Amino acid sequence: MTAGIADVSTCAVAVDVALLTVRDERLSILLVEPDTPDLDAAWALPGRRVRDDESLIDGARRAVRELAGLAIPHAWLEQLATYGEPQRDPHGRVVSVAYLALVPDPEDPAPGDGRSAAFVAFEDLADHQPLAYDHDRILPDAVERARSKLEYTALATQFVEEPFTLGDLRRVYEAVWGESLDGANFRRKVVSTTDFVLPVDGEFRKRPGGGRPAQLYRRGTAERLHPAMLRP
Amino acid sequence: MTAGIADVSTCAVAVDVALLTVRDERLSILLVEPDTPDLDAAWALPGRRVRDDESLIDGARRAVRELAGLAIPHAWLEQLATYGEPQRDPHGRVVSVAYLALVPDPEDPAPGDGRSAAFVAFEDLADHQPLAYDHDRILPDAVERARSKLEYTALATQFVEEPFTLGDLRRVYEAVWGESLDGANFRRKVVSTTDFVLPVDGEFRKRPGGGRPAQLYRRGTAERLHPAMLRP
DNA sequence: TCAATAGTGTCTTTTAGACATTATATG
DNA sequence: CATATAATGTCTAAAAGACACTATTGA
Repeated sequence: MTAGIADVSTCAVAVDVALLTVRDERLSILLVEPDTPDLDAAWALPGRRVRDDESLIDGARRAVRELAGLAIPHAWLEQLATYGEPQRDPHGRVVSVAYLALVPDPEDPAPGDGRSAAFVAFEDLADHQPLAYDHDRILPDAVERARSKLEYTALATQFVEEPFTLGDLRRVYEAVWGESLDGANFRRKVVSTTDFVLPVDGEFRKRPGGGRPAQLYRRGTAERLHPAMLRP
Repeated sequence: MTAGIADVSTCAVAVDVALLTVRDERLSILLVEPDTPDLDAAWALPGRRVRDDESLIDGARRAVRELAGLAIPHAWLEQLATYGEPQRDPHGRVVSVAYLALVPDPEDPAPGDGRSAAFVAFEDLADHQPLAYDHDRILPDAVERARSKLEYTALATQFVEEPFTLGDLRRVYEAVWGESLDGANFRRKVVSTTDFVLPVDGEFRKRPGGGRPAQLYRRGTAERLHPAMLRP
């Protein structure tokens, strides 16, 4: 690591963020419009070069803030993987550390920096492909990570605002997995998993079109789920 | 990603490898002696600066070969995480991409490059701590990744040479998890998990001290296990 | 013979899943 | 009233785990 002889270079280091949310019951991804005037330039994940004195995760937060006008100081943000093929960026070697962010639907990203940003449903992604650089490789990795982590961690609660109903939580699972779930069995599993969710005693939420009011819950303390919530 | 203005730097990019094996029924880690003449210098994971034209994973393989004299062209090697805190290396900013390698016990690493390398049992790690740089943070991440992946992937078979017995495979699980398992239930689960292992018809292996000869198996085609082999 | 390891059988408990039923709201 | 969603109950099947038992070797 402290070699520093011939053949070794310094690389540009960047962060790219795959920010996922559930909007209109569909898993959606934050994309930013390219800054080049080129007409058929590709959309991309928000990404920035990392600064001298900045940690990687701070760089990830800054990329989302500067490119999509979205402040995510408390959102879930975890490292996904690092993409460093020598030829992945045509302008020179750039090693990019990708992050996965999960947020409740922020209604609308307000673009800063003069570009536009938008949420695109995963199933409509083809309309914006191909993405810039190797972002078409990063995005499936991000979605698979999210799908997989919903099985054995409590991360699903990061997609909803507190307090939430078990119906809200079920719709998160359904959107991320792309599968419909039995409400009765889902409820039993969530409630019986220790510290997954905590009921807010005596508080309920009514729905616009009728239906029995639903008990409200907050996030529990569990990080890993025992037992796991396995995909159907 | 193609910003390149003020405040952004190029960093040194390195790879560090956490190479795990099961030796003497214990989970063990490959460490290399420091190259400094300093007496109480710390042991470290094998790591190298990444070369200009080299992919990250190729750099990882090279680090193991050059620092431990171990050629692992066919071993399991997957990216673990990237460690990039601004102050993690006292000599300047180094972003390190850590890899996880799983290999059958190679009996002995033959050190090249004039340094010595050794396998250290995870439970004896305290004898070699603290490790250099932030390697004391990387190593627990590597071990937890291995423990976790044994649950829902077929990675355990990467720790044994083919052909192997179900006893060999059970000892891998026991060493990595640090728990003893019921042989009867273990066998039933492995055999009933689709494509985890394939019996080599009519081939058996005897053990030195007696005991019924064991059926030999090869790796199956499954990558993910259905159902999973959950930790006790 | 005994000790050691491989492999089978059986029983209980836990979990998953299908699906009927009841509860409480809106229109 | 009908309709919608929440919550509970019940049954069946699959899986996990404890543990007794049989099989085949070396010493």
